[in-house]
Amino acid sequence: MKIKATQADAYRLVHDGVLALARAERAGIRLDTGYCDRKIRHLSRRINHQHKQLQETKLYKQWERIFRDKTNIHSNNQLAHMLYKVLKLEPTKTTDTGQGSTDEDALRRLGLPEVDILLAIRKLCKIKSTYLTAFLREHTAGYLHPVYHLHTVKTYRSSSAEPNFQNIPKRDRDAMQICRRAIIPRAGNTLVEADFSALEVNISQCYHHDPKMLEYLTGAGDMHADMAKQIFILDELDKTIPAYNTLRQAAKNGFVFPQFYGDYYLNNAHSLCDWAKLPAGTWKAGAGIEMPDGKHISDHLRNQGIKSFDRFAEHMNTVENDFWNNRFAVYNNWRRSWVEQYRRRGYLRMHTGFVCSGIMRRNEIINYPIQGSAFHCLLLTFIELDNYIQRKNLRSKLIGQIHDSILLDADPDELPGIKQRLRTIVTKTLPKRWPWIVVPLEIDVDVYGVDQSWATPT
DNA sequence: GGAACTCGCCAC
DNA sequence: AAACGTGGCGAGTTCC
Repeated sequence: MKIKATQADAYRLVHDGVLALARAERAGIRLDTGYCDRKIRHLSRRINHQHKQLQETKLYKQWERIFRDKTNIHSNNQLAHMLYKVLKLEPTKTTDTGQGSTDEDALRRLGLPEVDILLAIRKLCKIKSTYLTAFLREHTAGYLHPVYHLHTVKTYRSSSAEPNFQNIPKRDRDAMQICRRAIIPRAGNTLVEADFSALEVNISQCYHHDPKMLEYLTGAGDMHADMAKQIFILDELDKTIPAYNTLRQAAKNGFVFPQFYGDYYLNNAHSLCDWAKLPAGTWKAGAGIEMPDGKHISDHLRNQGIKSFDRFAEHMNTVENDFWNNRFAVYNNWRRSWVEQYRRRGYLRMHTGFVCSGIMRRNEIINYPIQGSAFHCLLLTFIELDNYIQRKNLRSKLIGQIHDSILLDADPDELPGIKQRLRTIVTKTLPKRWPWIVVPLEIDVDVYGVDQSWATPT
């Protein structure tokens, strides 16, 4: 295989990918329809109960006086009218079309007690309509057959539909439990999820070759902990400090990942302050979230000379400059030259041979090759594992794929072989086929247990 | 009565 | 100079 993948190579990957994905679509995902029925009835009762609570509130009674028999608590138009016209509250943010926003964040900022009930209803309705009801509508004889497309996404990732199997709740524990409980393995089998660790960051390395990032990716140092230290101005941050995890997560989700997607320091400063519950103006002593040691976050930052949002934003500006000009200078140079190259040629070519053309913004130019190539690693792994299952005539089935992870409905006896094969694909087959892979890729395998649903913690 | 739009929200 | 990347889908609403 040539070092540089061509568009013909890209075509072959799509061709083989479509065939492997079609087998997964045909196999299908087993659905516990009895559970879905029961849970939908249960959710309806809970929604009803919350609805009655809402009807007792002042806001609702006013709402009903205005909209009469048209009153609909699911109408955000009506809600916006009530909040921003009738009650004359100041919208904390607007939608794309300039209307006052009624999303969760905007509502919470208003601090009305009724809002909690409304948001609880929204959450339950989301679970009921988008997931459980859709599962019952889409299944055939107890099996879901979500469709995977390889031709719809600008970055040459995949998309999924009917139902979309790539956005089932995971982070919210309640929603996750309720929705994933509906997905079960075939009798005597176990669900298995194999996911690449930090795939997109690893693939970014294959483009920019930054030496400092390579250190982090190969186990020397913890990037998120280092950034937490810098953002919160700590001399030390190790696992013995009670706030270690919470500060590290804040740095990861409030700075590092947004920066990789092209965000900038002012947004980071806002989102970190939201997270820390620090106000927009000057910070008093004892403000913001309480840390595990009982101290408030404002006290620590004030001791470091940061006594207001504006000062914090300035600080984040210096953190950002250091991040791109010192820590990841090579990565930054790649971004600059990659954008320059696109602007000269009018297109970009991924390591996997896929070509993107048309008018793109800076952040898109930088993100597309990374997002696309990362998915192509997953797709090639999926194809290779499918070949193995076909060749060995296994009972285990590939049943789904979520950008950087693979879902199987597996015979427990076949698990050791599957795990072994996956390891070989990721450490041998991929780097051999694609010599541009310059970092060791890792795939984690989670086993959910025989006859256990997808909600079972592993 | 359906197509197309807006908004909100779920995933990576 | 610019300022968070990619999707699908439900409910409400508007347009034709």
